Amino acid sequence: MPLHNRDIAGQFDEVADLLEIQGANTFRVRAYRNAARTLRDLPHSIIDMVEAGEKLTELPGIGKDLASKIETIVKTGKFPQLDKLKKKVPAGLTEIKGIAGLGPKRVEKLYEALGVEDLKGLKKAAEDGRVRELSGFGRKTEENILHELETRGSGTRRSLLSEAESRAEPLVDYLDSIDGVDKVVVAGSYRRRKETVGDLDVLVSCTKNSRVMQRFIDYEDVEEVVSQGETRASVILRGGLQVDLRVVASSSYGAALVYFTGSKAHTVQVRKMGQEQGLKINEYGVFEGNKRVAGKTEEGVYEVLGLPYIEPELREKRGEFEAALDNALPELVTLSDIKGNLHNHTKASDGSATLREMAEAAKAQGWAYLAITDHSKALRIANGLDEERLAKQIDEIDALNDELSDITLLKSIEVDILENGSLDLPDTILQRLDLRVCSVHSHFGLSRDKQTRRLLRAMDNPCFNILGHPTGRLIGSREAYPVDMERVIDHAKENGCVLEINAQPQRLDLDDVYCKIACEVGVKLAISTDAHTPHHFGFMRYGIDQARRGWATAEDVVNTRSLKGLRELMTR
DNA sequence: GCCGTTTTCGGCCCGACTGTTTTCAGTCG
Repeated sequence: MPLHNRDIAGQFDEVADLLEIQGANTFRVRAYRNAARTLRDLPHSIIDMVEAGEKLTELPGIGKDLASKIETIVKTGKFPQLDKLKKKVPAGLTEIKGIAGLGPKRVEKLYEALGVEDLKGLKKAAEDGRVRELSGFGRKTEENILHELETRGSGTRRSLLSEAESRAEPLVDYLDSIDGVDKVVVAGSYRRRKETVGDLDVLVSCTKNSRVMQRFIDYEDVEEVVSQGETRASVILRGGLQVDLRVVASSSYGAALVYFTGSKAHTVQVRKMGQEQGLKINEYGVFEGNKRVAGKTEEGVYEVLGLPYIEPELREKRGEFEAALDNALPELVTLSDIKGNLHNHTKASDGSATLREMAEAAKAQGWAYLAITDHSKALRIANGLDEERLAKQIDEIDALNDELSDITLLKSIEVDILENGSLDLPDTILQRLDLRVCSVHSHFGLSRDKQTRRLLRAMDNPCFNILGHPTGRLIGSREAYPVDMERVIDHAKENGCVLEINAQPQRLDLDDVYCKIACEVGVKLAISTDAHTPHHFGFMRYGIDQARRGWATAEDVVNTRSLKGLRELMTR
């Protein structure tokens, strides 16, 4: 029985693939994919909705038919339609469809003509030279299939945004230096600041047809050229990251930027709105008949649609059009709004710098305050502080603050939330601190109900200020622990607690979706670097990115406040 | 299969590149 929205979404995607291979109506196929996306984006459990008897048809892309299918899946754990489809065609065909260059038509042909049912069969057929005999296929296609089968797995992983940045920045500098190049920007999910990036979509505008395409192919990190044309090319960089380059004239720059920034769902909506007004929108501009009415700037494209500029981080079709039409888009928080950092470690636990080094580095960032939040004693592996050591650190910070100018160290702790929801240190010492970050570092495997009650109980303690890395996830390596985050958010609201956006690139926890809910409910956020060395202060901008994707304004974030304002928010 | 200031039918985003063709289908983003 599926437990998560994404399980049901996965089944819908599978139905879409199988229908497509059978040559079903493409719009019907799209309907399943749209519904799958809706389910993945949904911040709460679809199962809860079904059990509460809520109307699923109010969700975008879910009509009467799909609503009843979801109900069947939730109530019986079975999806008869999918089972039926699998009887008609082998389920292994969906993995063949995952091979680059093989879409529904070719997969169907491979199956019908050669009896290829899975990757193994495909490999055999290609090695035997039977693929090239099929009409519509050829020697080259067969070679590509074999190449794909061999190199699979290496380049399919999504990269952390921070990793992608380290590849993108030198490439942008390189392209920027080419004669005739006007602007270079990395669009796609990178520009939307998504936490992971599948590939890099680089957009270049140039005045005249420069030699940018050839120079791109010549870039020293290019390992393989996948495709190359006049205005588009795809390459694989060493390490496996794919880069797609698109070259447009400066007059089309804005339209191309909207188009290549995406998300796909966002740009589809942009074009739809254009169509409703009798306009054709593509990457070259906005056209009324043959006349270009916009396209040089992004602002211009949105303007002809009667919309204000929409920030890239909001372009996920998660309500940005409705908000834009209402003139209710949020004024997103920026890095320069940040006045301090509320989660940081020193040598006292598992950090590598002293109090003074951390303070000086924070001052250099232009921050007014820095909370020192070493671990508490339960986290023995990190040399967590007991009552006595914390008392000593309190005295050290008091002494240091007397010496320091333009920066204030805040006495704090990252105190463990124990299995039963109590905090790892007695209230008597916690009360002597300026604020407390409370985190889960153990017992990730509790049931959803127990985990939720653990967090709620912790928040009942008046010493509780900030919930550190609220779901415990590590992107790509550890799932969030099961917890009813909506209840946690509501409880935080009732108790004046703050939720952290942990800015470590592999955490970014809260994620964008919960961040948006927190802001809607009126729960405040703390964007913190969880620094273990001063070098980690640079992570702040990733936290900002995530907050912006979650529609957060400066008002929503506690560490945009002055020290005085912050202290007020940390008093319950 | 969804959706509706042109509502219960008839629409549903749009263009580039490749490999196969000999004018284009298939795939991709």
